[in-house]
Amino acid sequence: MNDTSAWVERFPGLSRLNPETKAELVRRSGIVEVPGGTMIFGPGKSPENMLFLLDGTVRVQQVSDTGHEIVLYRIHAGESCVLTTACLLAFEDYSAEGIAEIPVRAAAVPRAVFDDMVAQSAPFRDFVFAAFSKRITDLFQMIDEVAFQRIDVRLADKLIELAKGEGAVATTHQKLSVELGTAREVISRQLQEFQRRGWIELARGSVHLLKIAKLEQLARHNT
Amino acid sequence: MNDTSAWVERFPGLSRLNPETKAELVRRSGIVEVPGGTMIFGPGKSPENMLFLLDGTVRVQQVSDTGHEIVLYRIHAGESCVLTTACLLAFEDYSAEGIAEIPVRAAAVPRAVFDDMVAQSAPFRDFVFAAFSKRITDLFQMIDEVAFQRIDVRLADKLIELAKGEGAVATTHQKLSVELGTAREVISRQLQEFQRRGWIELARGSVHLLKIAKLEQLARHNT
DNA sequence: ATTGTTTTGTGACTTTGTCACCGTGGGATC
DNA sequence: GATCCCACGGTGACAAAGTCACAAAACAAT
Repeated sequence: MNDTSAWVERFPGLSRLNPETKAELVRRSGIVEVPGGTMIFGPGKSPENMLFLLDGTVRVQQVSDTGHEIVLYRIHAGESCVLTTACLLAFEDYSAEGIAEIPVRAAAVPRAVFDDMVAQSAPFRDFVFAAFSKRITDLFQMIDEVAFQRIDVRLADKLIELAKGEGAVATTHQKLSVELGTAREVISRQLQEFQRRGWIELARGSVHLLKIAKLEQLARHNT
Repeated sequence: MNDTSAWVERFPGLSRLNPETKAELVRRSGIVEVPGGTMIFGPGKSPENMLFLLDGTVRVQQVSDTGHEIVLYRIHAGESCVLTTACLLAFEDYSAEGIAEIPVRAAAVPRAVFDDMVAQSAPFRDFVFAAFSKRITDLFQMIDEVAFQRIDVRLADKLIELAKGEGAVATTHQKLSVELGTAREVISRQLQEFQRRGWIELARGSVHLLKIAKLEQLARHNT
């Protein structure tokens, strides 16, 4: 994908912009590429631009003062990073960090351009507020899960999500524990239980899903 | 407070609006009053207006499909309800409900007016995005606490917060458990432990704080 | 082969959540 | 005033989850 001039078309919410607005947005923004593993923003590292992801994913996670970590959400291609927006516009410090999980390509919209766009374009406003809205309701959902959902249900759900249709997930128990904000031992034991039931096959650094239907049944039961 | 025409001045972020904008905002919005206990919004009950709270507080909480409840945050006088904003602008359904804890008076800004304001006024935009930003970072903080903070620390913190400088909190164990998203029994046991240490005095429907310093020490220790 | 690191396994223990009950204190009602 | 109701709080037994300390594999580099 190198038609960078038409990146706007890849965002459903932005395709409704009128042509002049699109042109201005493309003209006044740049394309950035960052290698996988890069920290895009974090405590004390504010981004200068609002990002619209074209390729790759950004993992947003928080490091607690207790040393614990938890993954808050991911930004996928076709989505914008509202947290950077929030930071850009409100000068609010945040404790979360955004990490490129794989090489990321994104359109970078400077603060001033973003401000102009919000002022002049109703569809752009809708896009931005929809993103905020989605983020907030997703966080509500996450709080609910962290507070009330059983760990086996959450783990089954996360395995299916991370597998993305593939039959396996390449990750460590440690990383899975960060996904759910729990301890590695808890994950190890739950995975052993799943394996004992024949639902998964464990190997060092990977989890093979054998009975996805069973996992889904567990995951959706209390969802 | 009945100077409703000047309600804008009571919002620090809005005082920077230019006079014409303020006038338009006041002219095109109304004042609503709702009695304590009213559900202002909730699943299947979208608000028609964006609210700017003048008096009272709104408690936003979520009811899980498991039957559990948890208080997400409160909106105080001088704050706006971004969730209603989000809902207004993005048509996103949400599972949270907003309840007037005490009689609430608020300025109601219709969707169209809100949209115009965002378009024409940079300070208004800043206000709105600052509110979103604050809400999101607060939710990050809350996820961290729910996931990693010990219940005794969270309870001590919540007691101090709810006491608001007074020496007592008029609430039940049940309500406290909803504040923290835990079980009533857990709260009862923790309160008993605090009482055993002489930090609080329990009575039916109220908690008297005797050693606030001790509670603060516990609450801030891992904060 | 040796060494060092990462990943996973394990047992003992604490904390938190769940369940099923019971007592009690205060209205409300007769 | 006696009775009923019911929100409120207490309790014990148990299950689930988190913590801690340490050990055993698996892998990588030399």
